[in-house]
Amino acid sequence: MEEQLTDQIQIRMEKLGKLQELGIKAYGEKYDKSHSISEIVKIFTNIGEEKSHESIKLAGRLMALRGHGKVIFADLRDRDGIIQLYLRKNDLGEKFELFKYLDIGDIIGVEGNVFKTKKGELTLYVTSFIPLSKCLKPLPEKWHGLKDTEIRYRKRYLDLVINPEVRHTFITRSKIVKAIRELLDMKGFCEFETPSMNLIAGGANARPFITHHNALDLDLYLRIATELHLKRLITGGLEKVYEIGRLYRNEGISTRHNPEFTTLEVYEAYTDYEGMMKLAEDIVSFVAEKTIGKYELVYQGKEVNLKPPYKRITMNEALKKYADLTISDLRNIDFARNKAKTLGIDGVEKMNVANLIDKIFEFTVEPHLIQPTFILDYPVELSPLAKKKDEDPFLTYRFELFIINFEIANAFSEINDPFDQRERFLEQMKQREAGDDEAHMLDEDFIESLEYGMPPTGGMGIGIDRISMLFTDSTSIRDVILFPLMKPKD
RNA sequence: GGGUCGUUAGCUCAGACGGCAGAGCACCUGACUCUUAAUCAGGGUGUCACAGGUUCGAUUCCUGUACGACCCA
Repeated sequence: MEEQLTDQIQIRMEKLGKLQELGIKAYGEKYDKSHSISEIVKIFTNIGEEKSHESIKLAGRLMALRGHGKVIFADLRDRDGIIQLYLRKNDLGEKFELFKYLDIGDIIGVEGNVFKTKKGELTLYVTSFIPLSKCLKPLPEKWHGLKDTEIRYRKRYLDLVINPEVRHTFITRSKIVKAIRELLDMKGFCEFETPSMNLIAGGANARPFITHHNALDLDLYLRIATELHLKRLITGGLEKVYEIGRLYRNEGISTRHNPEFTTLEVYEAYTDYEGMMKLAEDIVSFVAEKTIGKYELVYQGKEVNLKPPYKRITMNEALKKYADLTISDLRNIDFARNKAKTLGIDGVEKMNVANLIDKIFEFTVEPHLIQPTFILDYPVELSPLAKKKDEDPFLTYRFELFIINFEIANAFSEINDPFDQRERFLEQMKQREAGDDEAHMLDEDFIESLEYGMPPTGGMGIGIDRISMLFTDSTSIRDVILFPLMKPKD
């Protein structure tokens, strides 16, 4: 151990040595538990002060010690439960003395019988115990927990050991992902994996990370979306595909942005954005059932009901309703810039019409979108991969789903016309040349795939981190990412 | 990138006109056979984030740096 030993570590090291002197392995081997603690709690809720006949074997981490001379009470915790241990010198004899070489934080295995104390606390009456792993450093405090955000993120294992709500958050996130897979698999979708390292970073407006392949002496981009590859799978005839995968975007870090994050992207042949709206409702409500077991969700004190169907309103109607503006008004760039300026939006001089509409929408409409709401028909300039509307070629068959101001899903009827797609890419390239380094890159190989014929397709992306924040009442994306990116300390 | 705030014991936090650093938990010693934030009697364990400056003297005041949080872009 390189760092200097504090007195507490020193003492724990000495106890470790003592155990070893006595021929006891401080770092043990496998331990066959008979139950998990939550199972014991369930099985023995109605037990009285009489001990169970059945002998129980549990393993976990010692979280508290209450010594009483010839009796010790302790708390043992495993993944989903905590139980009190009761040890008596009378019953354990010499082994009782061994317990003084254990510390809070040690991992131990215990065997004994279950009973309830006079105060009614479910307790394991320990007949034997064995150290399984030594905790050499003192754990953070039991009562106030670990609050220092920096240590929580850098040493997430400690955060997980100490703060129960953190364990709950990440288990919920795991359940969300599991529920999404379960639903999509039930509906006949297949999950596939597409490349993370590419010659072109396509499918989104974002700056990519660049990496280098040594043997090929080739610079590659880390993916910023899975879209263009998944659509190639649709062309390939796989019809119902999805990927839950990590994306990488080289942008700032904030409470809503981490450089790597996770999305679901799902594509279904022979449907359109209407079909995707139904699928979005199915996914969100199914996730609600599987994680919180109900449709009512509270996020930061705001209540929403996730029971479908969800409200639908076009972007144009929404702008009219909340800002008394129309998209055609805003297509006049001078008008849009002025409007943006009066709203307090910075940097309007550098923005094009698409960015201005996007920003103005964000400022005027988004704050009102509390209950689940589909915003439909985004302007073509904002949606270079979405099919144009037949009745208005300046709009697309695209929607976003908002819940409590969070953009949860983004979906559209996919362009399957290679001529249209090429034009859209060319338009994006113009914006790149005009200095927008987040505009889409032209992907010839993808256009070629469309030239072989992609069926009409509906596609959707859902931010796994965002939806996890919503379901765990988290205000920062770092609270739903186990190991968020941090600057090195030195 | 800009602004505000923070960094003091293992953890959670106080604190000072600029004059030997102070609580709870944790830890150590002792007592204690149904406790549960156990209790009782003792014990303070520290590079006050880092580097400069002002000063007889700086952990405290000033400047800068690092890291973090929040807000803005």
